[in-house]
Amino acid sequence: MPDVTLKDVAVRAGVHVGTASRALDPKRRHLVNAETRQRVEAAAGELGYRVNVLARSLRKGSTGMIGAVVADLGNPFLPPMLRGLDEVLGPRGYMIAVSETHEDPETFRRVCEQLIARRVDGIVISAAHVGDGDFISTLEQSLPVVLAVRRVSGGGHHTVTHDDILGARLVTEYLVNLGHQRLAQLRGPDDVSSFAGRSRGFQEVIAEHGCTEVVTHGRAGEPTTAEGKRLAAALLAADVDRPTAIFAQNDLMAIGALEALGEAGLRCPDDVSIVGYNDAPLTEHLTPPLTTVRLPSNALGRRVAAMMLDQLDQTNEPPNTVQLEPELVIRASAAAPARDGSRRMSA
Amino acid sequence: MPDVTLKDVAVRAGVHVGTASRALDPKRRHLVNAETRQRVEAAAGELGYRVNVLARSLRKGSTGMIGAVVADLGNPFLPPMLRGLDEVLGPRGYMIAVSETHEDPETFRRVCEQLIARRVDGIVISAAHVGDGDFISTLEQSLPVVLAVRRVSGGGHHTVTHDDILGARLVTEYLVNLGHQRLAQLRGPDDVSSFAGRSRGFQEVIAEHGCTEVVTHGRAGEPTTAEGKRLAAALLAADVDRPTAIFAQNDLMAIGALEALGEAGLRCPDDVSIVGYNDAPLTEHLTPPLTTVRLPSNALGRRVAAMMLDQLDQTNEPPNTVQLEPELVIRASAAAPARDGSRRMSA
DNA sequence: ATGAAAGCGCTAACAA
DNA sequence: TTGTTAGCGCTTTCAT
Repeated sequence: MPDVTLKDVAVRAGVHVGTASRALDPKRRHLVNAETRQRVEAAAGELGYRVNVLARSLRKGSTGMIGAVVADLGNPFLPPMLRGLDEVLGPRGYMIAVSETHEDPETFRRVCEQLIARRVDGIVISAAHVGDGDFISTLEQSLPVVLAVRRVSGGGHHTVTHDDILGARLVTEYLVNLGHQRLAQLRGPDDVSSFAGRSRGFQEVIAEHGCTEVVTHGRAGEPTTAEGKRLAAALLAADVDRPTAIFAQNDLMAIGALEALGEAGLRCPDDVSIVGYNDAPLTEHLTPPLTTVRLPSNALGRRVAAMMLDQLDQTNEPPNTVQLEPELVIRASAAAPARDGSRRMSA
Repeated sequence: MPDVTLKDVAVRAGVHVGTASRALDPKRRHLVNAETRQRVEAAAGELGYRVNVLARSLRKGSTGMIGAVVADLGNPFLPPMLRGLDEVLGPRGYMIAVSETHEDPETFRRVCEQLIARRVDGIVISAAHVGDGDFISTLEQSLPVVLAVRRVSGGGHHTVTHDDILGARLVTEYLVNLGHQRLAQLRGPDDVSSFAGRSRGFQEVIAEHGCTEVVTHGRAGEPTTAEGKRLAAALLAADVDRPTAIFAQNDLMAIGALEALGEAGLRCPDDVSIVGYNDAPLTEHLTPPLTTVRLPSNALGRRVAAMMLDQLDQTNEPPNTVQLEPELVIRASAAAPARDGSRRMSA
């Protein structure tokens, strides 16, 4: 209970704290007599000494902690990303502190302030909304910041994202090549760059091929199963103009669409093709197995970490953004449209 | 970049740091002249002052951080639990620091030591293996510890778990009442109390009803889909003794079993019933929707937090363990066994 | 109501 | 090679 301090160790080893400090520091133990060092190590061991990182950090001016601000830990692409961070930052002596924002702007700011107050050496942000650029610039005055997954408008930040435009293009081109002419998308919140990018990629391809985007009013407030279902139901209700393929901007919404389809007495992919995004766990076990887009999240985490290290090491790299390529995973939820056009009824 | 300190604020406000400190502390600002206080607050605002929590913690002897040691963030019951922690600890001024062990004993110890070196005020451990009791007792000499989800052998620790025996009993009784006589389980690693408890609950019910447990050699090294599939395949290969129902100790293994069934040309639940555990996301969208057990993870997190608070507040509660009741979620992967006994062949 | 000063535990520059 | 000393930025007695 009573914390044992370096002084206690020093006393027991019969040396002064300075010497004890040196003896215990891997980088400077060579400056101390081998025999003394062993005495110190022994004393430390017997006393169960554990360095007080607080005191050390205060003195050294750095804590060896990197904050990671994420929107929601339940998001399945986050654990691999965080692991990636840890894999490269860990061996360099850094520890990752994860905080959630639940997409709440106020929580976002509070959490960042909190992290700074605790003097983390850097912050990784994957919870940004597009309008957060100014706030983030503020943070950058205090410490290194790297944006992960989500970018903000304006640029000028160190950022690593998935190439969402490409991902959406992959999906849409695949669908168009299958023969679809009337497509729709289930959109996530537009103030998150990932969804905005997917919208854009989709629309680019639609335009390039002269296809039709079937639109309904509104996008998902939260990109959940329930919202996906609601949005998809709206799309399927207008029987005449029904799309033959739906691109859901994430897997949850795709599943909602699958449900809506079922309730409308339609089949996937026979009547309507559906493609998701993220390749969440278990999507391969759905019926039908979901065609979706796989993100290199672990690689992204490692890349983010490397970029953070650049800044921590003062390599004055100018802010830039790297985009990692996602991959289309073809399973069974998308197929060529039925030959008899859009008026096909349920079986 | 140049951190602004309390002294800077004091100078700008024309007061001494002691006064500035008081003025900024909600608990003691009443000790300072209203007008002075406003000057200090103004100065702090203009300078962008952010308290150095390191220095404060060093002085106060507590950091306001609680470490949470988990095995794997990818485990879907963790986010709700962590949120539960945050919901009750956050308002009390604590911040949660999450670390992963990946089930590696060495990492587990290293992470705990690390947390102590950083002088967290308490540790929540949900990554324990049954044999970790002694090590944990060691930790308890330094700070408050609460065990979450997983218990260790020996007792004597503050712990909150799901009632795994009950959960398994619920499953097994349901299966037996459906008419099953020959059942099997897909076991997870026995050095994790959760799985050990499920094994026990299953076997209790089997014994009480005079049913037969169909066993194969071995249990899952890691309770994954692949392992579940391998184990289930072994069970189904022995055609004569095939069980009519399989209890998978988690949903991933249940999905593996579903696959094995498919490859063996068998149907679920017609030929073999399968029940999972955890109610992971998307299990309700499988074919068939998975009957499983739902865990009150958020409530567990809150309970753990409350127990931690007890210790932090020196309410000398003796160590005890509370068990939260899980709930059987009946969907479609389990049904009454076929009338024609165990020799039924695939369609 | 405010100032002065000690000290939390550690590291690093300087002496010896 | 080791001892000495000065802080890192803050809170908190104790004076005033």
